[in-house]
Amino acid sequence: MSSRPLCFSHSVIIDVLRAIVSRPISSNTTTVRCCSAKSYRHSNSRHQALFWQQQQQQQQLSWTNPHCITPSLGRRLYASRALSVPVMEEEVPEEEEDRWRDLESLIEQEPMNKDHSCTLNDTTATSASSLSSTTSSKGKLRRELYDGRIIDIPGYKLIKPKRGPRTVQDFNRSIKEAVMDHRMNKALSYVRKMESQELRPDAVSYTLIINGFSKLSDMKRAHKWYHRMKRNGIEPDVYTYTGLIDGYMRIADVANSENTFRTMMIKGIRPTLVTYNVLMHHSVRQLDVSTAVRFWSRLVDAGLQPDAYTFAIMMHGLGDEGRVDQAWRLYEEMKKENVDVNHVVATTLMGIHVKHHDNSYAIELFRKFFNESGGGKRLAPTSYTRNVMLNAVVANAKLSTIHEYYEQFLQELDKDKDNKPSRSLLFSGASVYTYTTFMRAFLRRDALPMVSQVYQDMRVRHVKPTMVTYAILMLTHAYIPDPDSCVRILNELKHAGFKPNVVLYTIVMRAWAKAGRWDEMKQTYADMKAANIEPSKSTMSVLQWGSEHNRFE
DNA sequence: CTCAACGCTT
Repeated sequence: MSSRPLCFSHSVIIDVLRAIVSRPISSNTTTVRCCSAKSYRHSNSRHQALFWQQQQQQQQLSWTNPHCITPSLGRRLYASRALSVPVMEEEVPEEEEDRWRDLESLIEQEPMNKDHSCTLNDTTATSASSLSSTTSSKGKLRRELYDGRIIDIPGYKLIKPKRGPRTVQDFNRSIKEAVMDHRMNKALSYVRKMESQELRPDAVSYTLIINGFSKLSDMKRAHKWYHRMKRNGIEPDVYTYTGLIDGYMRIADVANSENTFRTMMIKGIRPTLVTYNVLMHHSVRQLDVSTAVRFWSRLVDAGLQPDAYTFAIMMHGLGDEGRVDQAWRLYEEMKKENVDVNHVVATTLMGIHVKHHDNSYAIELFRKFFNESGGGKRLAPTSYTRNVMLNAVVANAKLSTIHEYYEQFLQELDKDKDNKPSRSLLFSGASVYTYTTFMRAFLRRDALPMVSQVYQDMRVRHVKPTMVTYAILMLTHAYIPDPDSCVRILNELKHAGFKPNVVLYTIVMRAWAKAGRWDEMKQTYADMKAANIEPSKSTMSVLQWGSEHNRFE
């Protein structure tokens, strides 16, 4: 791989990408967004030329380094109104970290149990109590959520009375484990312990913490620990900066992304391929493919070679814009470049077809990449792959079939408990994604009690719900319609310190609208605006739908 | 191989 020619083939790819991006959408793929953007480009070509000229001048003024993030990115990201843009604030006092503990207590409360119209049946209740008794007796067996799976740790007692981490490496390993479980307080306690001992935390320790907060989009704390790191005389490295850039891009805070990038360059730290992949990833998620293409040429300019992730990110972006055939074209380019087709690329292709409801082809792709050894090597599916596959399988299935799959899933979990390796291609342990997929599948077939059932099963196994899980629960209540329960869940989330996004508010509004309670719907909308959350397209359609019905009554 | 990138919601 190292022997292949450098710049020539790369510049060919850039040309291909540029051609792909600027080419009109082929007739068999329909995406309103792309078409309108295209016509915009045509009708404004003179404006655009002027715009670019200004960009060039601005770039020379404010950016001295050729690898800087383009200034236009910020403006466009703000305009994309994908997310609200928080302002950087002062450092927060330590006590505020309680919100994670609050979440734990929220989970203990099992909020869906009490006044929920879809009641829990007896079998679950018994299995719930028996399982929680296993967990609470911390004697011989401990169940833990690890890497998205529930695992049993036998001989817990023998391992546990350890003296704790002794070296910096030990500590860092523990910190990493805690961060992976999203137990930030635990991770922080390790760092504080280190700081109070002679083992000073090193760059890895602080970076783990900073990246942990970045992943949770908690940039206030990420920034705070970045300061603490510097105050303690530890120099941030490229991992630290990449993590910060990732976090800022997650919350659409381009100004701070750019600042971080610039700081890194000033310190003479070169961005790596991962840094660019992160930027490209957020570009295709929140902006468009052509912005990502610009980063692609930046990374080539910097002498880096795109890898399978780079291609996968770009293919994903093309797929999202409805350019499925062009994603495949890029895939062909990638093979020509001898870049190894890995599981990420294969899964991305599957995901593209699932997204476009071409589920049978997605399943065929799974066979091709992950199940057939003929020709090339057989890839190993990850839990992500399995989830995409499950979504494809479940998409067109009858309700009874979904019940069967769910039973299978629960049986697999029991097998896991006995340490038998699971051979299922669809499930991978008790992942929140698997549960959520089933919840959505049951919701779509109006099997509301099953939505609740799956949620309970998930809780019983101590799998933490995500925002999406809550969104589906709220959707279920909106469907009934039981707007009060929607509001209750929303408030619980707020109380746990989470900031509900536009999707959650819109679901509550739908619930009010469906119940015919227009005033409350408008009030929810006002609350959302007050929380500085920009309405989305579907928010507006709910509003409009509500006002039309209101008028006719 | 003690640190970084991917999936689920209207």
